[in-house]
Amino acid sequence: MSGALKDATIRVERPAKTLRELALDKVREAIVNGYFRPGDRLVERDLCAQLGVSRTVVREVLRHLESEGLVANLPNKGPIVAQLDIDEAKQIYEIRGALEGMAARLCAERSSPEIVAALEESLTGIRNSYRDNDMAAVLANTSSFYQTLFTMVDRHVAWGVVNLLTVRINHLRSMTIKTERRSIEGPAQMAKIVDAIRRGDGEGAYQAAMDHVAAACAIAEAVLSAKKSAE
Amino acid sequence: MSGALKDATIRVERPAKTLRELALDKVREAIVNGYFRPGDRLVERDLCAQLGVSRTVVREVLRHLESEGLVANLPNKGPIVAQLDIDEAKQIYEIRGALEGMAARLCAERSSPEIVAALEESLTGIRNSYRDNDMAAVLANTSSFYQTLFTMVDRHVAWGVVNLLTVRINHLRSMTIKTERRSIEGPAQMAKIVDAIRRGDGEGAYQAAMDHVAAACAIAEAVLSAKKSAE
DNA sequence: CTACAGTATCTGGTACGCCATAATACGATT
DNA sequence: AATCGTATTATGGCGTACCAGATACTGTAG
Repeated sequence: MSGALKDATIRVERPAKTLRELALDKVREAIVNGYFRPGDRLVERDLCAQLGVSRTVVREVLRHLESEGLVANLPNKGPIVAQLDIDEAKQIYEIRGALEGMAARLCAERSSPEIVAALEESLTGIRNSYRDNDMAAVLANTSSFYQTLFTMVDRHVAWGVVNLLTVRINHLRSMTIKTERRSIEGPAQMAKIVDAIRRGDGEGAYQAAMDHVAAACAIAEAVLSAKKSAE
Repeated sequence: MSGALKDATIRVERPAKTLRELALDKVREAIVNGYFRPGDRLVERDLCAQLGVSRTVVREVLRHLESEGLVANLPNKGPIVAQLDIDEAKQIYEIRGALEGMAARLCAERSSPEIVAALEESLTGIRNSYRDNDMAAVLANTSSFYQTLFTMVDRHVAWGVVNLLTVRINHLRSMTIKTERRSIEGPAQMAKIVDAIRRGDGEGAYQAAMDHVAAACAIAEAVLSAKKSAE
C-alpha cells in the first residue's frame, strides 16, 4: 500500500449508530429539553409510535435512561420521567463541585499554555453566546469548558460521572443561566478558574471551581423554591 | 378493620423484584466475582439458556450493565465483559477519594454519637471478618462502612456514584484486601477517619479518607503491574 | 348514590422470525 | 498451489404477536 495514503485517509466512515442509540438520544433529548415533563408517564407503545421503532428498542432505551436516573420505574405502573427534588439537585451540585474542583486543581498543577488556551476558547464562546442571547449555546459551551477541564488532565471517568449527573439537572441549568446577573458573574467566575490555572495555583483553582458551582447551586435553589411557592 | 391489626402486619411481602432485576443481579455478580472474565464475549442466546430467561430480558440486562461500565459493546461483534485498564482504575480511586473525603468531612462537621456508633459498628465488623479470614465479609463490611459515611449525612446520590464505580474495580478490591499488611493498616486508617469525625475535625476526616483510598490505590497499582508482568 | 362487576389499559415477560453483517470454511479457477 | 469468490454459520439488531397480572375506568344494579 502506498505510504502516501495513510489508513485513516481512505477509511470509510459508517454511521455505525444502531437504531437503539438514535432512539436513546431522541428520548433523552426530549426529556432534557422538556418535551416530556417530570412525572409524565412514558407509555411504551406510545413511544413506539412516536419514535417509529419497535417495543424491543423502546424498552432497552427506557432501561438505559432508568440507569441514568432520568427515568423512574413505578412497580406495576411503568416508567415515568424522574422527578427532581431540591435535595437531590443540591447533592448533584455538591458532587460536581468536588469533582470539578479536583479537575481544576489538577489542571493548575500541570498548568500548560495548551490547557489555558483551550479553556479560554470555551470561555470566549460562552461570552459570545451570552452576547447573542443564545442560551442553548451558552449551555453547550459551558459543558465544553468543563469537558476541557477534565479531558486535559485525562480524567475521562470523572467527566463521565459529571456528565451523567448534569443531564439530570439540565432544566435547572437552563434556568440558572437565564438569571439576570449570571451572564456577568458566570464567566467572571470561570475566568477566575482559568487565572488560577495559569498561575499554577492549585488551591485557588479548586476554590474558584467550587465557588462557581456553589453560586449555580444557590441560584438553582432560589429558582426551585420560587417555582414551588408559585404552584 | 381492627385497630390491633396494623396494615403492615398482614401485608404479604412479595419479592416485587422483576425477573429483569434478578437476572441483572445474577449477571453482575457473575462478572464481579470472576465467573465471566474481562474480555469474555457475552453471547445473548447463551445467556438466555444459562439464566433461563428470554432474550428480551437478557438484552435489557446487557444494556443496563453497559451503562454501568461493566460491559462494553463492540460494534458488529456484540457485548463483552469490559476490560479494566490501570489508568481507569486509578481514576476511579481518585474519584472515590474526592467523594469519600467529602462525606467524611460532612460527618465530622455534624458529628454525633449516632454517626460514630454506626461507623464503629461497621469497623468492628471488618476487624472480626479479618480475624475470621472471611474476605467476602470484609468487602461487605467495608462497603457498609462507606455507605454509613454517606447515608448518615443523607448523601445518597454520592453513595450511588461511589457504588457504581466500585463494582468496576471489585476484583481489584478483593485482591487489595488480601494483601499482607492490609488487615492491619486498613482498619487503622478507617479508625483514623472515625477519630477525626468524633473530634469534629472536618479537615482531618477528609485527609484520613483520602489517605485510605490512596493506600488502596497504591496496592491496586502494585497488584495490577505485578499481574501484567506475569503475563 | 354507592357498590360491584366488567372492561380497557398497560407493563412484564415470552417466543419466534427475519435481516444484516462478519467470520470462516470450502470449493473453483487460473 | 495460491488466490479469489461463494456458501455457511454465528450472532446481533429489530420487529411482531401473544399472554398474564395489575390497575384504572366505567357503567349498571340495588
